Amino acid sequence: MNSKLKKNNHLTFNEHCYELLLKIPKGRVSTYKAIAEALNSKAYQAVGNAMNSNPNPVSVPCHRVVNTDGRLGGYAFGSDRKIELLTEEGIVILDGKVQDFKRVLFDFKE
DNA sequence: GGAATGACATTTA
DNA sequence: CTAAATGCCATTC
Repeated sequence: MNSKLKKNNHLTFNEHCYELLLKIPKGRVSTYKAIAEALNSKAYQAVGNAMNSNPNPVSVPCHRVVNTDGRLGGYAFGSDRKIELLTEEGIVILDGKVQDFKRVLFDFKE
């Protein structure tokens, strides 16, 4: 923690990620890369790390975030739980990978 | 202030 | 295509 060069951001990186996650409509998913890029950063891993803390597991649909390759990646509650949730939302998961990944992928630019 | 960690990404073999 | 190695960034210990 930089006590001197600390930014004036009241919201941490993870807070910004949540904002974007809330923008993701049901039945769609996003990638860590897209989120990081949307924040004008390349903290791909930092984004996932923010979810790892999982401060609000229900307020934020963290289960709608997957890897750029279309893989699920992981989930604090368990990968199986993530698959269940995504499947319930209408997303097809096969062998731990999202089918029609680019179709369900949500663009923050929209 | 510094080292360690992680739900990643990209490149190379 | 699969697997391993390297890099990257923010947060936490």
